[in-house]
Amino acid sequence: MSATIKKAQRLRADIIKLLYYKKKSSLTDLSKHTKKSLPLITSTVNGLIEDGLIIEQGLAPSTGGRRPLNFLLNPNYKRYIIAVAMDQLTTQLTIYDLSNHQVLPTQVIDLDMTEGESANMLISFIEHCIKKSTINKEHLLGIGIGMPGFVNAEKGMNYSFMQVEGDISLQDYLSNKLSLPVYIDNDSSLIALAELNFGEARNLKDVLVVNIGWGTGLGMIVNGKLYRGSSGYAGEFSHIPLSNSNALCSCGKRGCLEVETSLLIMVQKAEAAVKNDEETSLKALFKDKSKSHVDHFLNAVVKQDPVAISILADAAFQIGKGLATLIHIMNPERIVLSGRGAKAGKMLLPSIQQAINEFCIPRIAEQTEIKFSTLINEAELLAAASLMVENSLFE
Amino acid sequence: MSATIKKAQRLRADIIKLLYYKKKSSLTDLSKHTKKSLPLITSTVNGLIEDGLIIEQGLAPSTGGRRPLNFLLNPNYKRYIIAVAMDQLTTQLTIYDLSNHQVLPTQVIDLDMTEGESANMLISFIEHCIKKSTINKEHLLGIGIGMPGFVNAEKGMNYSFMQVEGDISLQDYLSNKLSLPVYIDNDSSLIALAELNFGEARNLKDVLVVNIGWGTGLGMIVNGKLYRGSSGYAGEFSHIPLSNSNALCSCGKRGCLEVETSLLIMVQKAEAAVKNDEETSLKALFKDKSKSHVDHFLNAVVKQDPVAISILADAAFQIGKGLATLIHIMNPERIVLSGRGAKAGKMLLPSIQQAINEFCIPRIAEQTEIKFSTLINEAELLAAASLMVENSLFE
DNA sequence: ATTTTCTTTTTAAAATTTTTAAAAAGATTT
DNA sequence: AAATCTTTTTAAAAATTTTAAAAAGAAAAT
Repeated sequence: MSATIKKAQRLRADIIKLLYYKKKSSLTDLSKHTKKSLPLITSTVNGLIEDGLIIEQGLAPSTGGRRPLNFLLNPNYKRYIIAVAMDQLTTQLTIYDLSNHQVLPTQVIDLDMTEGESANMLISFIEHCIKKSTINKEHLLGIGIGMPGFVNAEKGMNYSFMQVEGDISLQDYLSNKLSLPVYIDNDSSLIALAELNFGEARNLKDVLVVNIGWGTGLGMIVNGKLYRGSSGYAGEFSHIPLSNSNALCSCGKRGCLEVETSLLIMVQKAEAAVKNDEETSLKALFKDKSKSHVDHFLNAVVKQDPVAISILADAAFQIGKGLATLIHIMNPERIVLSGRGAKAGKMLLPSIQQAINEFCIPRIAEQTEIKFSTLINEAELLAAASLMVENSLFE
Repeated sequence: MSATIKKAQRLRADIIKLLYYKKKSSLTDLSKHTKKSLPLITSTVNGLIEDGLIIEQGLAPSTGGRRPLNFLLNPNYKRYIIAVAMDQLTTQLTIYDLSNHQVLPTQVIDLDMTEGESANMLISFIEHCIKKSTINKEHLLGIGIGMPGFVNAEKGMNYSFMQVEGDISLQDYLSNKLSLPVYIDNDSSLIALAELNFGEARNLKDVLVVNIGWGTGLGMIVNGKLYRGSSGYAGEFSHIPLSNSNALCSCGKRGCLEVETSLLIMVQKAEAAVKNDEETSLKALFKDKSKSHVDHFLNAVVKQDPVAISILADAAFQIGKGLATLIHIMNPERIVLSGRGAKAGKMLLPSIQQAINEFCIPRIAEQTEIKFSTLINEAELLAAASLMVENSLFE
């Protein structure tokens, strides 16, 4: 008995998840996406309506025959998800409802992940935000967290940062202390999930999502699902041997893509250019300490500062060379450029395209479309929320 | 009604396929692998026994409880598969029974795939072999063919070789002319399938199979299935930008892996060495025209000829560098070195390993095991047969 | 403008499949 | 040698899918 109850519960959760992603659907839609029969969907949906989780709302526009009824999540069914997006130095947090509306504006703190107490600092930050939101804890489904490093999402471990004492995973540690379900994942994987669920990879099967930021991360959508590799390390794009430059990478090897393309390195190059007294608006911008050098650099790019553009173009070309390799190996239908660095948007494309043209067999390259993310800043937070939703049974 | 009949038929076929791959299985085994319930499997198996397709044979060794009954394909159920493995110049053909025993010894002809009449030449070769085998055509399940080039297995098209006139796929053309089901696939994909079904990738989920031969091909097993990419071109390993050498590749680009690593190039280097009067046993070997230069070269390697070894080591190092990239991207649990060039076996490993150590982050590299294929020569033929079996309904 | 035909969704009944539980068969332990 | 424990096999109950029919619109034809 209990196995079939669980099965029914999973179907209920699947339907809720579909409505979470698609806003509204007909019974036939739900049947197709859950791969369950219509009668079963019908009765399950009726059960969900009785329990007040979803409502029926109006008819969908006709596609030729009888107009289907639309179903959507009941706005009065109030459940919330805490979404956390971390990078080495800064942590963002917001709380979403099931319509992906922020019920708490994004909160930011400086939090050094390499520090020993970082896990506990995160815990008190989260607790502080929960208090601030005044949301009843009963109504919190849980917490989704994106973070850099070697993360094994299944085991809930981060092997690079935020070590916790004892023989317990970071995920379990946080979950125990906060008395809420917690799920963690690698930032690049999450950004790929965001594009898959809400962005430019939606409804596609084989997509590569490049996370341009401190490093150059990669999330791979294979057969419509995030591919993590046999031990969760797939997509280590930034340390493939590629560059002709001999510069030493932080990983200890030479020739890594990261050496040429990380935002950090670009800013360093910009700082060097300023020191070298090159003609650039960055000189003035860097004096304004109200914003970080990164922000100044990105602004300079948008304003077409020649030095900034040239630094960016070099990096973009290297990224393009890396993408040429990926295209040959993976033959994706689309590559989505996402992450903080993708803000520079259209500036990157010519150099990337040039590298792809130079290093790809045309027959293969023409199968792959390159797009920019439209989510950019919110991507990781959205996906952190969907990571939690994905793992919830809505009990 | 017809849909459920088809479903039942597919289950029958799935059971036969499992027995084809695993020789013998218990009902529980079959249930687990088909993901169907035991009662359903039991009744389907009984049906297959009644129809004479499978038999019950003895008890399996105990694992602690009641010993399960074993089922296997009825040796009197005689069905055969024609397996064809092509390369640019040579075509091999054999006929297998459902136990993978050759009922016709491997036949070989020279067949230039680039020639206009190559498809028709293949057809008459196959017809000739069928006649020679004296097998009743009713008992032939069909033909599986592996070939180089850009092959779209789903559409049955080869965009590189063996063009046929008219608006018809190569697969349909062959099938019509031969009045038998025909399935084609890329050689590297097939070799990966062979390793997955019969070789070193068995029961694993994420494996890369490198086909060392005229070029360096790649077949990818992702989530326990062959990954083909969005348009069937995934795994174009040999044209990724990698080499520092500036030599022009046949694809029109520079820096391709192929320029350093194909067997063809290696033999060319060996020929050059002989011309340069270097101290090598190849000089004498190349005079013996009974074998190809490729065979001589491989023999020289096995006999530890220093020039041959050095050529091979250079190539192996480049392959290793390419594998380092793949390991970072795919994080596979195993890499299998297969294909004709893998004959050189243990000779390759040190250079490959050295490159991987040099270019991989240790944490990632240690997740991946490198193995040599044990199938080597028969791999493509076996997989060509299994390609056909995979697509048969055994009606 | 009204009827007919064609689509598509929804409901209901029949057929199939899975679950669950019990029985049977063999191995291991007391 | 009996009792306990595992695992496979069989049988009955529950759940799910298939199939078919009905209902509801939209488009086409008279």
